[in-house]
Amino acid sequence: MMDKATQLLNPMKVQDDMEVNKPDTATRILDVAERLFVEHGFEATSLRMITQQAEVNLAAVNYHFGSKDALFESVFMRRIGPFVAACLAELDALEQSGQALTAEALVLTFIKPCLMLSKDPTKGGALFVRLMSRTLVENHRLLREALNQQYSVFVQRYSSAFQAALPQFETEDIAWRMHFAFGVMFNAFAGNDVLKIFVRSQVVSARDPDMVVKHLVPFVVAGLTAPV
Amino acid sequence: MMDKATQLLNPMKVQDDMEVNKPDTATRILDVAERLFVEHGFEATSLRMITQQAEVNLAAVNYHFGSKDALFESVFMRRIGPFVAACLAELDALEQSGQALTAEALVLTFIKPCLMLSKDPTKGGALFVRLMSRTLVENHRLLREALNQQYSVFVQRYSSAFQAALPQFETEDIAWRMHFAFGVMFNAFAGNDVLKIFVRSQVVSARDPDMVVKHLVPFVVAGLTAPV
DNA sequence: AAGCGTTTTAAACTTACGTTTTAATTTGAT
DNA sequence: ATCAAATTAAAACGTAAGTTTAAAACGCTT
Repeated sequence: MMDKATQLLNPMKVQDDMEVNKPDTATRILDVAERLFVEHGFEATSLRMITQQAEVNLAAVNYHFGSKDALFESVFMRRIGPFVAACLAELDALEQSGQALTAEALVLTFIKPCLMLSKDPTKGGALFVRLMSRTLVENHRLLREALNQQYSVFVQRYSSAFQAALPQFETEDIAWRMHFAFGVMFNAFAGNDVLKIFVRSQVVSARDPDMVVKHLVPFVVAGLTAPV
Repeated sequence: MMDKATQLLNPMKVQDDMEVNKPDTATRILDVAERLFVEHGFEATSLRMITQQAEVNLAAVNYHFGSKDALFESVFMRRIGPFVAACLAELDALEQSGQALTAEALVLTFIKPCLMLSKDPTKGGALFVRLMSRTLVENHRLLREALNQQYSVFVQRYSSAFQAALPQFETEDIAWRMHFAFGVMFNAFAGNDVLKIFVRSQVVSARDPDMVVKHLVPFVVAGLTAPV
């Protein structure tokens, strides 16, 4: 038995799908698990639910990924790397373009990758944003440590960029505003709406990513650049 | 056997605590369950964890509340009513004070009750804000329906108030801004920080409610009043 | 002190979970 | 075509979950 998880992190179709257009076992598991983890959460999603919907044997999860915990990690890691890379690429492009480093431009370097995820035709990307918001509150210890080591550069880069874009503010103020700004952006793309706790579907078009962006950008930019 | 859950929704100490300062069985269960549901989530919290820490018999949960689901509902309902009432009271006071109906004043009618919860010496209130943010993503169907019926007035009142305070914006714009504003406020008080997925404790003092408010209000007000 | 509804207790029950095992099957290189 | 490796499959394992039961203990009224 070999651990196929790492191999899957670099998604490449080595061989074409045999009969129908069915991805291989591990990919089917990842796709179904991603959706179910988002819908029901980690604990409430059983391996039997996953394997039944993925039309694979129950033991396939433990064979390909080792454990349910490791499966979750694989589900998450499959998306987080490309997403962070996309944000950093946007940051690089902005910094080297010679454009003015405004708060709005910085916000867009984050929003554009979010928008791409939200428009993922396979819907996997759209689920990932919601998965992140669930992961945030579910607080997986193992995952936290792995992400801290690999992707702390994400925060570092954005911190530096925002300090350059907003030189009139102190470091601590910028940290707070980034905290709020990324929070509201993530929640917006995840479709989280506190008000829908109290009343059904207040913002009906909140699932249209373009509408989200249209209203989100002015809100976040205003918050980021507000006078202290 | 009688269902004591409804009785507990109106918290009143019928008899004083007998020997030490120990609340009765149902209250001890509610307190412990509240904390564990926040820490680990609904599914990952077992009745045995709850009853052991509450120092009550395992069967006490089903006796007093009927089921684990009903216990969660009781945990939530114990706090949501007083919280909504506090917000509406602040709204009433503002509208009858003759002060100008500004976005900032409206934001404060929501923040002041949040602040009171966050400073609850028993810590139960602080937990409740986090419980709401978990509930938001965990999406309990039964709870959703119950809240929709009882507390839709919450959104209605704030919608009217914000439309009065921001007459220059269309109804849909205001809905979007409220969506973002309440989202960032809830997350702020719940201590949710997306950036801490990537790096440890970016905003270290994010757990001091006064500091949260200090930075949160300018951010939210700016977002709410930003030009379209 | 007796009686009675309420509460607590200990134990068992059923079910579902993640995981493991073992064998069968498929795959790919020689 | 063969054989070793990789994968799939079926079944069982041990555990822990929510719930139920029935008896014991308690608290209050009479």
